[in-house]
Order: sequence, then C-alpha cells, then structure tokens
Amino acid sequence: MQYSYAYPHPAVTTDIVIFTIQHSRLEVLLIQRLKDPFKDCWALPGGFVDIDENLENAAMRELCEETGVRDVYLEQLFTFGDTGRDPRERVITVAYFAVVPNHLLQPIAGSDAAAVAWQPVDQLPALAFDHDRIIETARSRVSAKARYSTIACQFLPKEFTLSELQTVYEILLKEQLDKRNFRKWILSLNCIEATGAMRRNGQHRPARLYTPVDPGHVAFIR
Amino acid sequence: MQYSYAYPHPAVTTDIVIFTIQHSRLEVLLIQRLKDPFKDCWALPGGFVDIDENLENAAMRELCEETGVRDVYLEQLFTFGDTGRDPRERVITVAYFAVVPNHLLQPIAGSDAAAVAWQPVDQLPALAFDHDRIIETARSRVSAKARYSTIACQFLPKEFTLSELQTVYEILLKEQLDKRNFRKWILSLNCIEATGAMRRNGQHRPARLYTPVDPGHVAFIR
DNA sequence: GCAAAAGTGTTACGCGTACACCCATGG
DNA sequence: CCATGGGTGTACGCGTAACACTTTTGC
Repeated sequence: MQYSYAYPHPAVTTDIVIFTIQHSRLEVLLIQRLKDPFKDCWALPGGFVDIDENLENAAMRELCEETGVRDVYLEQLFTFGDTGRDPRERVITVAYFAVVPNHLLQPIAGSDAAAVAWQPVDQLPALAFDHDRIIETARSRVSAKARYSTIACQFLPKEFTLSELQTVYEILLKEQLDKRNFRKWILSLNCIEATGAMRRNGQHRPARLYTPVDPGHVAFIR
Repeated sequence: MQYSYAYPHPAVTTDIVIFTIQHSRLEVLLIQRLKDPFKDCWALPGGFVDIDENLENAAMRELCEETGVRDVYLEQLFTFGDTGRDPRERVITVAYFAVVPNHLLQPIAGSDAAAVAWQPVDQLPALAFDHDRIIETARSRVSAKARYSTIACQFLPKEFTLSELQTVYEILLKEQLDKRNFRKWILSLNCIEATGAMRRNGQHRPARLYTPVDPGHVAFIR
C-alpha cells in the first residue's frame, strides 16, 4: 500500500537518550545497527512515530522496548531536522531523554535483534547520523538540570543514602562536593526525607536511607 | 503531482511566537486565518517546512515574511505533535520563538493577505489549534530566561538606557525592581557597557546609553 | 584494633536586599 | 522654580564555602 500527498512529507522519528549511572559514570544506552545506512555503527534507540501516536508515547514505547522500564523520567530534548542528516530521505527526529535508576537496568528486555549496550558518555564510539550531537545536547541538559531541579533523584531507587545521592551529583556536575555542605543543602530543600530505615553496606557504619518527598516528580529548586 | 510513501507520513510545520515589548507590555504577533479550519481565528504565523529546508531556516523565513526582520534572537521552543491537533491530517509543529526589538516592528512587510496584529499576551483572543498552549510555553521560557541570561537586551535597540532595560525586566518578570539594585546587578555582570553617549528624552536629565558587550549573543549569567 | 564510610558544627565572606536623596534638563 | 526621570551609597542578613574529627560497623 502507498500513501500519497500533494506535497512531499518528511519522515518523523523519535530518538531517545537513555541515561543511567553505572560504574561511577554517566552511561547511555546504544544499539548497534544491523542495516545500512551506518550498518554496524552504534546509534540511539528510536524509530518512526506512528501516524496515530503522540510523540511522547512513541518515545515511551521505544524506551520500554529497549529497557523494559516504564514510569521513569522522560523529557523532550530538542528536534533535529537538518536536511541530509539521513541519506535515505528527509527525516526529522524529535529527541527525548530518559533517566533510568541503575537498579532497573539489568533487564534489557524485548530489544530486537541488534546488539544493545550501555556505554559511558565520555568515551563513545563513532555514532550514526547526528547522534553524537543529540547525546551531547542531552548531556548538557541533564547536567544543567541537576543544578536547579531534583532530577538527580531519578537516577536512584526509591530509597538511597545521602552518599549515593552525592555521588550522582558529583558525576553529573563533574566536580567534587563537600559532604557537610551537600547534606545541609539537600536537606534544606525539603525534597527528600529520612525513611527511618538504615542500610548496612560493608564493614563500616550503616547509613540512613532517604526517599523523595514527591516520588516521580522533578521539582524546580532555587 | 503526488508524493507517495510506503508508510503514512505526518506533515511538519513550524510555528513561531514573535515577541516584542510595546505599550508597556509583552506582545505577540498573530495572524487572522482566511481559511478553514479555524477560519477567522487568530493564530501564530507558521507554515509547512519545505522538504529541502532546515527547520531553523523555515522559522527564519516565516519570521522574515511576517515582520521583515532578520538577525534577531530565534530559538527552538518545543515540538507539539499530539494526534488530532489539526483536524485535516497529522501535523507535527516545531515551535520557535523570536524576540524583536520594538524599534524594528513597524514594517509588517511581505505579509500575505490575512490580517496581522500585535496582541498583548495577557489578553489574547481565542486561538486556532493548540496555539494558546504554544504561546504559554514560550512566555514561560522567555520569562525564565530573563533570570539567567541576557535575553532582555534583545528587546531593545543597540543602544538603550538602564531605565529602558529595567522596564523590560519588570515586564518579563512581572515584578517591580529597585533601581539602585538593578543597576548594581546588571553592571556587575559586565554584559553591557556605557557607550559614552547620552540621550535627552523629555524635560529631565539626559540618560547615559549602554550597549551589549557582545551584541546578538545571549549569554548565560549566574 | 584497624579499616572504611557515616555522620556532624562553626566561622568567614560575598551577594542580594532594603532604603532616600540630589542632579540635570525643559518648560 | 517646578516637574520629571536620571543617577548614586550604605548597612544588614542570609546563604554559600571552607574546613576536621568522632562514630559505627565488619573483619
């Protein structure tokens, strides 16, 4: 079957930059392409937007297909539509980014045939299309949002220690933070609260556990 | 001539929210639609993205057609693509916003037949499609950017007085500012500098003129 | 008892905020 | 000389930044 229009129409895709923190660094989920163009190249997960599907739903569908997760943080990033960014036809991609807590990232379920891998954003392989630019844009956005929102909590499970949260901030901001100042600051925001529970990790004092006051919600701060 | 595809393709448009400050308020450029759907309704300027035209070029083209200006601040805002937002076919719109200095806004040149008018963002008529939501998104963005960038300078001509700049901030932020504190703050940013020239406006002391250190560039501050 | 991470308080400095009067000009 | 907006300085308080030692646990 063919679909015809009086004027040429571009194709519209969504690509999604899925972030997690693993191995003490920011990582992104990539797939290895099976077909040309850019066969064997690494690329962002993504695909065509169905004609009767909202953009955000398309991005959620991709996210779920690649990671098996839902109900994680998802935000529209930017729309990349330069002519020539895909050699086959005019393709405009609405890029999204997602933040997946690291305890949920084992099951890369439902991914189709291509290889799928978490890769550190600071040492990426050659990427298909303009996906390097998309990832760089997403990286800037998520780091910037760490400064003025509670997005960092989205990298962690429902309960976490203050040290874990501090590590997330340090990775996103690429700078070391003072432990006492960090604790004073994060607690003064009233965006997380102690659960009362503790966690024993190793041969040292157990840590108090905290949880977001408003889970799933990214609040603006300052 | 017909253009055929193996899968259905959405149409892609750009709509552009063109802001200026006039009559001591934030205003936006609207056009009155000549045809259905939403005949006679007010709407944002915009139109289809040519198949061999970059998105930003499409937005610049619209801006230039509607206002005759070029080389003003233009930024991608958000992509609105809900199914059903256009009753004719699936239309995904990449929205941009622009800031036009008020001394350039007389010549609404080259606009095609429909009525064109500047309207205050706080008293808008009923709008076509989801254009009310687009304008609200743009309004939030420009106000937020006033707090952490030098975008306010983009509303003014190359040379302006500190009182004029303060008025722009007050309109964007919807709050009164203290004159002495504003001057101390804006000068400490080193984003504007005195030209040495003065301007006589009325029957009072002439004002020093200032100009952006890096004209055309919107710097992040704080 | 030792290694390893958790937890805790005080001081100093800079920035943001509050606030009122004189100056230059035109009419 | 009067009306109008232009231009200027200080004092206070809060928030950010610097900084080191004790506690609890496992081995």
